[in-house]
Amino acid sequence: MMSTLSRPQAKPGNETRTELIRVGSDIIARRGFNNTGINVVLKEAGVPKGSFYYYFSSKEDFGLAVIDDFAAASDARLDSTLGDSGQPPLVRIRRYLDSAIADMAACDFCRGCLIGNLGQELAGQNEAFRERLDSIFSAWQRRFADCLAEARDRGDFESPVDPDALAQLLQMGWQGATLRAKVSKSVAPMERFATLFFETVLGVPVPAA
Amino acid sequence: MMSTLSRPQAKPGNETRTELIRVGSDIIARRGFNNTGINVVLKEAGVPKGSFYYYFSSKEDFGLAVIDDFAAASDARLDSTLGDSGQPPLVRIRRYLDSAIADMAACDFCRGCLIGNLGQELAGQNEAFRERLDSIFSAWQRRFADCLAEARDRGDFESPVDPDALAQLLQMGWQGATLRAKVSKSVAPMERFATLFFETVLGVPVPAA
DNA sequence: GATAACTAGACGACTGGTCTAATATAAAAA
DNA sequence: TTTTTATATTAGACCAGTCGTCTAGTTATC
Repeated sequence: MMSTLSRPQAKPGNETRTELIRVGSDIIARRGFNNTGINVVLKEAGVPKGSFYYYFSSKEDFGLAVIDDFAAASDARLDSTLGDSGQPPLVRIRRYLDSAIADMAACDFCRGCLIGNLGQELAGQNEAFRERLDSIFSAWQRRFADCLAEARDRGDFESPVDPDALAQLLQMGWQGATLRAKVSKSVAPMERFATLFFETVLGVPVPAA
Repeated sequence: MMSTLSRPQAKPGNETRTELIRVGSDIIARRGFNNTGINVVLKEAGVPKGSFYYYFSSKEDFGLAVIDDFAAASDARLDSTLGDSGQPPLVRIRRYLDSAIADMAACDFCRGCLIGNLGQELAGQNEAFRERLDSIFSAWQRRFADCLAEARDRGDFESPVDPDALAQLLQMGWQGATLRAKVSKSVAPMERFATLFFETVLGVPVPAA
């Protein structure tokens, strides 16, 4: 870690921008967008103000970049969980949920889902944010729908409900479960939701992890 | 509406405090707690700064008062919907969900549930807020659980899942549904969740309203 | 050496929350 | 009825922090 007494040498451009986004993502996930000042991010990242405005045209531009970066990272995570064709689809979903539960516990209930958090905070006020968040939610829903369709087609569960609706139910319930987890400081709501989704909604035992 | 050119006569104390809470509740529901300054509330309520600090020891104190007031109003609403013993329990739940859908459309998708919003924004950062919000969520869950237990006892639906778990599933899903509704600017997610809850989770047709 | 990329951080306007002296009103006492 | 005291309420100063802009300066590249 660089000493605050000696200013770190300038990093390669891509690295500085990436670092701002990484640090910003972490702080915004915990404190929210409107309660996160640029200076806090700059201080934590060790980057001067002039650099910030060199890479981002405004705080809003920065926020959108944070969202895009998070979505890309989530896609990667979904690739390695829902996209793991070596596992049965319902096992993949189970593993995805388990890793989110582990993350919630690991951060001591102070983050949750950045997209959900920002959706709640900003969707009613900023059209650019709203549209970006909406498209991410829709993309996530499609991935879960594809996975659920595959499970149904394999005969892993039976349901008259189309997979897209089931995927949306899973997503909405999961967002609510992470909210209750944060507010109660317990992963119990997430665990309970996962169990209910498999057993009650899909009518199957919870898959082994 | 009072002219801004002439300062309004001082209102009785209780009335001033109530007005601050009413105005604050509305603005905080739309903009969030951290993006709502005291001055915006004072301006809208026509109340001077010194009065604010006479009634509230701090902005945080004010926020807690807003939450308590909202919870009390919600209890009243739950009394008149879930508590309407003249209607079958599942019809009551249906009506509660319908009124929330109507509210979301009426506010043009800019509010949602204040408790959910503040839970997402503040629960990870402020212990006083978190505890208050947690107790409200738990109380709401119990009311839905009681209603679902009554429905089950009447034979309105059959499920091996205990009503408390069903109530939590309903609540978490509903919070997620309102989030998706805000982000997509459509009540479709809320309608879809309601349908899925009755048909897939409870295994009954959606009750007539 | 010229140019492009990046940085340092001052600056200005504005907003934030808090606080306290001052004022207005109500109640009690003379 | 007047005066005094207590309570209720207000005015706005204060200080810290915000965001965004700007430009001189530094570093890296060609």
